[in-house]
Amino acid sequence: MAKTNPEIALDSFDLAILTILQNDNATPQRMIGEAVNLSAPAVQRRIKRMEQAGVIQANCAIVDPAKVGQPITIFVEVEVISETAELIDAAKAEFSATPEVQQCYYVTGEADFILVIVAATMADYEALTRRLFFGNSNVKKFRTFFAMDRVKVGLRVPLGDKARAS
Amino acid sequence: MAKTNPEIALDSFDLAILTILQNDNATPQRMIGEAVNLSAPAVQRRIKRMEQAGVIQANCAIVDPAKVGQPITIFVEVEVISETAELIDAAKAEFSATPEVQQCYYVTGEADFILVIVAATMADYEALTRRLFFGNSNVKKFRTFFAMDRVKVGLRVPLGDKARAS
DNA sequence: GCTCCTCACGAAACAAACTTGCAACTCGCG
DNA sequence: CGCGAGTTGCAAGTTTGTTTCGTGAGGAGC
Repeated sequence: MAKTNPEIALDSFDLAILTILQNDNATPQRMIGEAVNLSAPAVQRRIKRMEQAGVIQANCAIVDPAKVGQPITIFVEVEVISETAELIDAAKAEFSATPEVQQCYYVTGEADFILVIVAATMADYEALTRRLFFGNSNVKKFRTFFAMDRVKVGLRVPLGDKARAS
Repeated sequence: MAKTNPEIALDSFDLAILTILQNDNATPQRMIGEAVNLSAPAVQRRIKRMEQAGVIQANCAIVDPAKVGQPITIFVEVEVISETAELIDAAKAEFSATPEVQQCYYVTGEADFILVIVAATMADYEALTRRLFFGNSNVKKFRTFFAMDRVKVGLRVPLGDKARAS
């Protein structure tokens, strides 16, 4: 796993570039350069620098789950019985290794984990619960929320309006 | 807004391509072609077709929130008082228009909305709650979960192992 | 059984984008 | 005031994406 490099300073050019790339990373560097008033090579060097520093974690295509036969999105709050480091790490590892688990967060509050799961059918989800939750003796309880509407989905990070044009 | 076109059929080539693009959409088409045993133009045509059909919703860079000064990720379960269509739509619109709200789902169960929020500081989050929740007379209650660890984050859709090599 | 039509593929030519080397510039510091 | 680190823009070279064209594999109809 590519370890994330030391912190780097980001100026308003970088933030403006990131804002564009978060929308569409297929934007030509020349166009980005025009938008932020920089030459294409300068844009390219900044992008590479941010990728190496881990500011840009990945470049990926966003697929509509419903269009590929996975129309069900589910939230699950998981509460565990014993919160030792070993058991928590084991749970993290298992959730991470499960492809249907799109997102997994270890949280404070009334639950310990929050999962976002995509599934093709209710039967698939039920089978998954049997494996992940009923099959795990450390899971005390879990609560399920079915998504009726994916109102807003994304991983866009708000960067303020530090964009610069001059 | 680009309306999503009629359904299209996806074969195992398409799924294999999607699997690659979900990992890294900067992969050259030639390399994708080698991986799935297709020529580069064929790959390119399939990608364009899936983009037009809405199977590929976006191509974007994933930014590490912590590296850009937004180290706090928060889950919020929101419960509303009145669930009329107008009020629900209004809530959806407001959440969608808020940049700090990374994700918003309208769900069944003990909550009505689940939000994923990124914030720079606790004070920022508190200000946001005042605006979004206390400032909205239709919000009955909301529960907050702070993420201690973003164990797994992504929007990758499991496509099974329909990938083909021959 | 034959033909026509449609569709997707691959090879090659073409256009566009990315990448690198180099000289000049700015800024901070001794 | 001069030096060094860092960044920029320009231009050339390379890789990649895109288009065009011809070919071959199914299906429908005669």
